[in-house]
Amino acid sequence: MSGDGTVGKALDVLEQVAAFERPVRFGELQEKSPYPKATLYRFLQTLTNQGMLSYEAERQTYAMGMRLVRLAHAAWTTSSLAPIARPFLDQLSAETGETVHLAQLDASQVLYVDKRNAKNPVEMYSQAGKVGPAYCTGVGKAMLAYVEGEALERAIAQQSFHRFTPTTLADPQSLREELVAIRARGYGFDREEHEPGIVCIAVPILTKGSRMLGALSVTGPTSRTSLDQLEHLAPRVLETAKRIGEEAEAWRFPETRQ
Amino acid sequence: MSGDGTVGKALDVLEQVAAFERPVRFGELQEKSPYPKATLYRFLQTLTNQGMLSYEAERQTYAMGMRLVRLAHAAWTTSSLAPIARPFLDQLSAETGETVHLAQLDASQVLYVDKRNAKNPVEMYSQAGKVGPAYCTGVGKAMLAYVEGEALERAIAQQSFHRFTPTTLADPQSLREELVAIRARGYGFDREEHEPGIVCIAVPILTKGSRMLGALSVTGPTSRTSLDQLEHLAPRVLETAKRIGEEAEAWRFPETRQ
DNA sequence: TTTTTAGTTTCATTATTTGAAACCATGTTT
DNA sequence: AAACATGGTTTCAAATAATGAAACTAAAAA
Repeated sequence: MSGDGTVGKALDVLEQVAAFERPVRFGELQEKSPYPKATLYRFLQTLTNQGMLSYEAERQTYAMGMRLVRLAHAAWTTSSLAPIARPFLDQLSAETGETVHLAQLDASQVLYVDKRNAKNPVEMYSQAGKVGPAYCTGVGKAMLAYVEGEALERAIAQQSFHRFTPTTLADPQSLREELVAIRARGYGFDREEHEPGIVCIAVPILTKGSRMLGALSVTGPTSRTSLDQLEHLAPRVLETAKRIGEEAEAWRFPETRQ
Repeated sequence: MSGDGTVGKALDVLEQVAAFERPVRFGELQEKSPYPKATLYRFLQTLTNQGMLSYEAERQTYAMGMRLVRLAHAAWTTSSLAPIARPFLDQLSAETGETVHLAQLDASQVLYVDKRNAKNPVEMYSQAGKVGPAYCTGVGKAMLAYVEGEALERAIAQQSFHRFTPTTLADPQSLREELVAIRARGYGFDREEHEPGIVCIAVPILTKGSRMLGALSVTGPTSRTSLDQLEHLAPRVLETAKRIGEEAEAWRFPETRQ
């Protein structure tokens, strides 16, 4: 349950509709909602009136509304790295023959904003938009390595440390040590920590002032690649991340061009 | 100014940040805000805490946040026609050699969700996300033709009827008559009503039950095409709209597949 | 040192929200 | 036909959150 009063609650409801990934009826929402029926109903009315949700009277279903689609455009073009990074990811994926992920940090979780696989090119969004844990993914650890102080401790405190595989880092201290190592090397690995049989090399995307914007990874199955082989790609992946960071910084802070 | 209490106000503030299309400082927002300074400040704090905005401490700027980017994905994939329609637009643009627009109705305005020009292919989003008037655009009129009753009267009441060109429909009655004609023909035109020198043919995208999902247009400059030439495309554009409608309906309401 | 600027916090007052209970419309069962 | 069930919708006294002028804070400028 959120803080931030009424606005926080309304956003919870919006997110609950989004989580269904399909049009959803009032009763289905009510089953899973922590709010009383009248309260939930009123939030749905408010969000629909505001255009954030839409209501289809025939089937009595709620879905994402056009005002949200419009805000989505603004969010995607100004705060997601995906538009800027797209050509760089395509190139890296073509060169390596493996899957490339682009991610940003959403509170304490990983938000995958793009995924490219040159051998199996898919349309925009088909894999983007997924959320994953930070403590046991390459991109997650690469980003956490450049979060500092209280923000880092808050993020660590919110990790579940669920052990997905024998190699999952399952406690805060192991994670902190790993983040120090990543920072020292400049890149990190997913050593089958999240999914068995899946490994990757991951690097942070930083501004010139070393502020973390996101992370990039090259991922493959252990049947086809290994950590050693992926490590040989480190210079190339770091270079790609550097160029994305430069483009992002130039776009967002044009005054630094002077 | 919105209704819907505190949530409506918070969404106004979110939209105000989005409208800048770049990171923005508190003072810049305050200059244009109808809210008192403390009220605006608190909304920005709330939206930032909730992840809908992000705050960059070094430059003291607000921008779209990762939670909105994540909701953006949900909105885009479930409520925008763009993902489904993309291959159809590419094909239509390639065949006609002209620019194809895809739009949906956002309250009483047109939201362009995609734009394709086979001769000048641009990356995702570069032109999508724009908002335009409904009363004097092809797609706008094609959509309004399938809005009925009070919803139509509300939408008409919100049009500015500003006369952009000599051919702009500049009063409600002219618009209503045009909508009747569009519905009779099944398609409409922009006869240089919005921009001089720009014409188009536009068709609605409907479900099987004739519920309006959006609209599609083929647009060109009068230096290269004419309304007559565009009208020859009507069967092909109608077919494309029909297929998009079928795909959208199959996706959103899979139970109709049985 | 003083003044200005942009952002941030306070708290008495006002406005909005809350949510159990009741209501409504439609469909199902007896 | 009447009673019951279901899913959605509305009411309103009480509770809670929001409001916004004024004051405060920190940094920059004069």
